[in-house]
Amino acid sequence: MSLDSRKKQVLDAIVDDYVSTYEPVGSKALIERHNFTVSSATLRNEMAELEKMGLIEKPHTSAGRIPSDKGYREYVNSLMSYDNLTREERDDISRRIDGSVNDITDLIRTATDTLSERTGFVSLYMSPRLHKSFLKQLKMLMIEPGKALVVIVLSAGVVKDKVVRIPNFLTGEQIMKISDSVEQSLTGKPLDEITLVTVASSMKDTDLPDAMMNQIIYEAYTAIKQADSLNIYLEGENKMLQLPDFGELAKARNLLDSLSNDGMVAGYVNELHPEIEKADDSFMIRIGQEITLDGLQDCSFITTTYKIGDDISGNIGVIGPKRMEYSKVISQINFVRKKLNDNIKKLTE
Amino acid sequence: MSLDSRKKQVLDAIVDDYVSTYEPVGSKALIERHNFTVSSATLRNEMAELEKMGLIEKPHTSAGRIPSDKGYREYVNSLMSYDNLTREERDDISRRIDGSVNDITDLIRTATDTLSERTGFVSLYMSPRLHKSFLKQLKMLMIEPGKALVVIVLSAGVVKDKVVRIPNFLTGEQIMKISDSVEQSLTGKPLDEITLVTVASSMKDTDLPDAMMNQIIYEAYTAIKQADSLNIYLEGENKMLQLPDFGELAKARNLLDSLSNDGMVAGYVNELHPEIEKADDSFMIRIGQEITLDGLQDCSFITTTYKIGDDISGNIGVIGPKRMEYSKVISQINFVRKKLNDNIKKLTE
DNA sequence: GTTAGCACTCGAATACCTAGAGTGCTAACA
DNA sequence: TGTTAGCACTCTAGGTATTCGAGTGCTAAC
Repeated sequence: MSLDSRKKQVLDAIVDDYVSTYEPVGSKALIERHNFTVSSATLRNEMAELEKMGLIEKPHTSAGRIPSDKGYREYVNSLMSYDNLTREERDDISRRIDGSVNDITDLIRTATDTLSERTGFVSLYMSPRLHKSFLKQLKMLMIEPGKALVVIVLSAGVVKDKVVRIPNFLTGEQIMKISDSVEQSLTGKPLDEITLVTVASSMKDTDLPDAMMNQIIYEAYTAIKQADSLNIYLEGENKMLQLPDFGELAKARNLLDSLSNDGMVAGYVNELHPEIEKADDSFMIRIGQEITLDGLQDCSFITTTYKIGDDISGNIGVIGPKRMEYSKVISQINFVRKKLNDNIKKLTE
Repeated sequence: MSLDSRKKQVLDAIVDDYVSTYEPVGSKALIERHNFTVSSATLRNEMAELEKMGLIEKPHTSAGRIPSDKGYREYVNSLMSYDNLTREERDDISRRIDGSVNDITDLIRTATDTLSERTGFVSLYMSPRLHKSFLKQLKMLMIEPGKALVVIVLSAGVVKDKVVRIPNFLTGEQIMKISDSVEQSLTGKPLDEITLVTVASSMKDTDLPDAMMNQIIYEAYTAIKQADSLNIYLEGENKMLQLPDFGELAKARNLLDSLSNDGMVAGYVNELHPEIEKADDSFMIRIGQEITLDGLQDCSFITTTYKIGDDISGNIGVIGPKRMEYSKVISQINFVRKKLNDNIKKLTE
């Protein structure tokens, strides 16, 4: 499918108009708002052909046209021109993100919140995939008989902890000994090379009975593995209710229901970025029916990756109505990502 | 205001009918569904008087009556009979809550989720007020130059941690020394007796320059104080969209907007339980206009307290439409609270 | 104090109409 | 061959009129 230059212009104009007005675009309105040198009748002919190609469609016989999913796709792929952010936009984003200086999770969350605020849509981040990060520290602290806290520090600067159950009569000293021994032999190992076996062998010097060791090994192992669990964070769901696109209660319900299933959304975003280890700066864009996640067919997903060092990355992006200003949203995500990466670098080196 | 027995019956019947049908209740419908021994004309007279008293009202001239906020209040205060939960309900709640055995926060969250699932409304918990709990352990772990992790274990079995900044050239050994010294002198102190001064004096034996100490003191102090911060958790906002009460988009928006302001809701719930330290098992109920929190005047708040030991407690409850089955909801909260308290006891002793 | 009867009210539902925006098609034109 | 003016046609949104029925308050009789 290749469009001649005038068809491109027409499609471009229809998308622009429809995005800004949420009204089906007619041939007359098109003439008025854009400086076409042809008559409305000619445009009608062009529009009829664009419709035949499946790029635009009519809500009903005597209405103007709206872009189809395929139309948006064409627009995004080859028509859209990239916005440069204004000075103010850049400053605002910088101010927000640079102001978040605590830890890396805070930073990523702030970046995500910023995205939602600035776009008015839902924003999301996926926690960094940590299986390539390596263990920097592991401490077990006795909390009370039968309970210990495992604290794990990863190379990415991420700190995780988990309360685990331990045999009741273990003393604080014994725990410390085990802790030291595990730490010593696992430090420097990437998470994905840590298995039940490596954990077990890290404890082989301790002089405790096997049954007891098994419990500790298992708990330590799950504490470590949990550090690599995939989390998603969504922000700004309610903002979507302000959009006319979700002005019918049924649609609004549907949207919120779908978004409330964090796990499903996380799984989908994960699928979109299959080789996230080798992530470059590209964007994944999914529009309307392209989204294989029930109930979000009025939306578009735009996601990309942020990086912690060379091996570790996670995703950040926006879920908005498919009727959105793609170039603007993409530019904003892009700049937010840049600021995020910069700040992560500052924080971890 | 005291109602004669028949007026009570009528009000009771109106509330019951309206709650179950969401239709204004007319005199005829009342006769049909309840076995009154008088005619509809008599009921009309009674209803006119109830209206004069402000207990019921008409949406418009020729409609049936619906309870006013004052009517619900009267109903809750003196008419309502308490439901006993069915065997199944009790079993379901027990199963869910007993199944959550990890840590105390998990447990409280599970209880809250259960409430939302079972009522179909929004449920909430407020984190336990910890200022009466005392410090059991405090450890500072060096993560990397300039950064340490402060881990705090409280008497309530709560573990908190925070990454803090420390002077760059402090060694792990120095940190451990400071940590030991702080722990030794603060252990056993209730949180609300720990101040900048007590923290500072706990470190007086260390031989570091003052400027450096100030930073550590401050960081340690904020880490400790942060353990006592008031958090709220809300669950099930979307479920409210299923209710006819919020069937208009404007109302739905309004509701979700109001609920999304966690801080405001937390502040309000906190106000409702002013002397939470001396909490008994009573319920706080706020209906419609009684709620001094913008945008939630179509709702009712029902909250109560859970306990961790004798001195520490938090809140748990439900936000639903004011048109709800109060007795059922209260019974459920009550049973959930009981199970929650039981499990907390098991977990902390 | 209770009740039957009745005129009255008002919202919800339905049908009907109109205005207007937009279309596709045809025939003329460059 | 591509472009355009003209026109009949379509369909929605919005407004008006009408009807239906549930419910009310009031009166007068029991």
